[in-house]
Amino acid sequence: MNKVMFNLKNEKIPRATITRLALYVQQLEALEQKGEKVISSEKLAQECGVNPSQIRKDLAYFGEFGVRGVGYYIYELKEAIKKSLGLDRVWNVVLVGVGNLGRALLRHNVLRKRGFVIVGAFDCDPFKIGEEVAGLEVFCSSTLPDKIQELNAEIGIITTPPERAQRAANYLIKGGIKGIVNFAPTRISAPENIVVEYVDFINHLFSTAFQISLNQSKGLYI
Amino acid sequence: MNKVMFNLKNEKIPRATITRLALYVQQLEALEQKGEKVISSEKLAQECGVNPSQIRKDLAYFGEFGVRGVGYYIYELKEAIKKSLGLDRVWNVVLVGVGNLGRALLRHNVLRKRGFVIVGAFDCDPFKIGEEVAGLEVFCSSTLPDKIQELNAEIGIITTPPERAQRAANYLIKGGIKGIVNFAPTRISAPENIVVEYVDFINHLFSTAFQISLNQSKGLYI
DNA sequence: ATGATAGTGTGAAATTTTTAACAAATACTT
DNA sequence: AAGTATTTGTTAAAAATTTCACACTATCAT
Ligand SMILES: NC(=O)c1ccc[n+]([C@@H]2O[C@H](COP(=O)([O-])OP(=O)(O)OC[C@H]3O[C@@H](n4cnc5c(N)ncnc54)[C@H](O)[C@@H]3O)[C@@H](O)[C@H]2O)c1
Ligand SMILES: NC(=O)c1ccc[n+]([C@@H]2O[C@H](COP(=O)([O-])OP(=O)(O)OC[C@H]3O[C@@H](n4cnc5c(N)ncnc54)[C@H](O)[C@@H]3O)[C@@H](O)[C@H]2O)c1
Repeated sequence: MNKVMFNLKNEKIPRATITRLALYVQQLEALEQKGEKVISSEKLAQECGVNPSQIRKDLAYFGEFGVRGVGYYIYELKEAIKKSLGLDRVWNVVLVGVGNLGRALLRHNVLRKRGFVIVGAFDCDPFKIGEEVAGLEVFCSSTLPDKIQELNAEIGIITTPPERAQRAANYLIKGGIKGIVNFAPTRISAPENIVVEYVDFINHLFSTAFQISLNQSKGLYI
Repeated sequence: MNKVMFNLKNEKIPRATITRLALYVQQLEALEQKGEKVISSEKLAQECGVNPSQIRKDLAYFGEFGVRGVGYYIYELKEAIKKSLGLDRVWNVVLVGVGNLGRALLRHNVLRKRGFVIVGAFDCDPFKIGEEVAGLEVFCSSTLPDKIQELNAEIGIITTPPERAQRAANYLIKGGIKGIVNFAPTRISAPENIVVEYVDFINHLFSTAFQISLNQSKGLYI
């Protein structure tokens, strides 16, 4: 289910580590904004709700970023993590499916702040083609293969209905995309060398409902 | 980081199992729509991109739903999973923060199809209060405590900016909410007996970028 | 300097999660 | 009715991940 990832020493890196690194970056940024300069794994762990050793272990995959007896310099750690993940540059992204979710993402400037710039928006609905959303003209999705090259995009986000996700993926693949983030609740097939990630929030609602049911059966709410 | 969950036999249930169960439900529904009646763990595993034993193990936490030598009856398995997770009923949900993402979720009827009905939308922006989105009037978020009771809501979705997430959470908690799904990229504090789930897609983009970088360093795209 | 305190990096231990293997149960065939 | 095919549920083994524990380094106070 999960892709296997390696660092430069060719150690396998748990998928969970990547997820946590993203969390650390966010927390580090928040700390930076508060004017903090240094933080210990203990404190950062508290902020993130994880175990301190976990943080040190996660970081150890990529190098030594801390100072013993002191902690981590916040700015430097944040940059080090980003560099380790290949986020020390801009990634051009195209988005396919300018519906409710697609629009939300297009207007979401946190992506840009993180180095992901949406450079093209595509849809197949003639009513949507030509429209302008968040400063981008919506193009016909059949032009994707050419546009991907032209825009120099490496990542494609799919926000079409599930039954159209494979078609959208095919266009992206044809255009030479390197990675796909699929928000439609369906699996897609792609050549081995193309990275495919699935985003699905429904499981968080499932999980919440389940845990509430458990709490309820324990009489936690009476 | 992850909540510990138990089944009725008081076995600990991996968080990953819950995520996969959500995936199975989705695939089973897709199969049902194709008119299929029965499926083996082998086939379902293929569809979901997981190991067949994994599926059988995941299901074993909750009971015996298959028939040896035959497989699983699709409709029955789907219902059994949903029942196991407490999804055999409707969950009333309120949403706080009617911005880009909040609107997308309000208009997203897949939630309703899965038994999560958004019964109230709240914002603090006077320009948004009174507006109608997806058939719901937007209310002032300070009225949340009362409205939660009135609407009989058990789950709250937070889609405010991160710096407002705690405030939104406080309103929800005051109203006696049982679970919170937080889309804002920040941790929130809540009493022990309130379930809190964090949704964060940025990690999927991080992960995609990282994997592409790795592939690139392996010369996979030349 | 010296000692006390704080806090990283890491190998080993503990725990969790996944995968494999197979006995038990069903259906189908002759 | 016996034999063969399948395919589950479950136990055991393997693999992966998390946590612990502590040597080692830096800083600060005296
Ligand atoms: N809205 C949400 O909050 C939300 C949440 C989670 C997941 N999702 C998933 O995201 C996807 C989009 O959801 P939505 O609510 O935005 O749906 P939507 O119907 O509002 O938008 C889908 C868009 O995709 C376009 N489209 C369809 N086929 C296409 C194709 N082949 N090429 C290009 N564009 C195409 C449609 O014209 C439409 O504009 C769905 O798969 C949904 O399940 C949505
Ligand atoms: N837009 C996306 O695609 C996207 C994706 C991932 C995560 N997020 C996260 O989701 C959250 C919302 O994103 P958005 O793009 O919709 O932002 P947005 O600014 O469009 O919407 C935020 C809404 O919250 C309201 N709000 C602010 N404080 C509030 C309070 N105390 N009570 C009630 N309402 C309040 C605002 O009035 C506004 O309507 C952010 O935290 C963002 O990081 C958004």
